[in-house]
Amino acid sequence: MLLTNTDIPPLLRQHFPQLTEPQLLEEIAEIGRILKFPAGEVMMDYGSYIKFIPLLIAGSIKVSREAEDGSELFLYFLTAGESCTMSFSCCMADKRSAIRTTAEEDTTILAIPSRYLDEWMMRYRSWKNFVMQAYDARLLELVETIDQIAFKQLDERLLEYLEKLAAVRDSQELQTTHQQIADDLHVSREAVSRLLKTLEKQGRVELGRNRVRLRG
DNA sequence: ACATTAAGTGATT
DNA sequence: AATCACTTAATGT
Repeated sequence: MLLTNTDIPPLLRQHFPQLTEPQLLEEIAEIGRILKFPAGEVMMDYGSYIKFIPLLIAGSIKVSREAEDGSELFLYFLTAGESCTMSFSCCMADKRSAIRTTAEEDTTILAIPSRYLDEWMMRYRSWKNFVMQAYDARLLELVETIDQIAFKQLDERLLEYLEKLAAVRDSQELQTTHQQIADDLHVSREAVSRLLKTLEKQGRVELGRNRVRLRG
């Protein structure tokens, strides 16, 4: 699918209906650049500066935190109609990214140069609301993730992770490895293998090489 | 057929 | 639940 700037207004109406001012939509269409990332590509890495805000048009993004030893911890997914809250703060404060974002699927974004963020906050009410609402949603999700890590057993974490993955990929059949899951949850591969095995015995998943199928 | 990578498992801490 | 040490299974060359 080839996209030009004339395609932007309908995409905005479709995925970002909360942005209402015609003038704002015009500006976004004029300024925004459409960028595509193939599945698996690291879009923003830990420590890098961010010069634009992404509006997610298609696909999904995995947001994760990285430890000093290079290991990762999955935080949350972003899907179409969302934006990256971290990029807001980074752009505003001109700070380095505290997270890594990876294209979970082939992903299309509308990139807005960061200098417009502040200006639009003052000029467009719907933009301000969008930003605030994005912060609200992300903060809630982060707290839930912290809850999981702090208070929940690994089996529950694993199931919720698999369900989220199934949701963003829109498929009950997940193409992934035990190692990948273990990295995301920051636990050992053996622990994941053993838990998946017991889930399989309970009839909650079906397993195969590079494959986990969720069942109702 | 062989090498490589993914997954399963018991033992130990 | 992590780590180790190994086995078994699937897949690529």
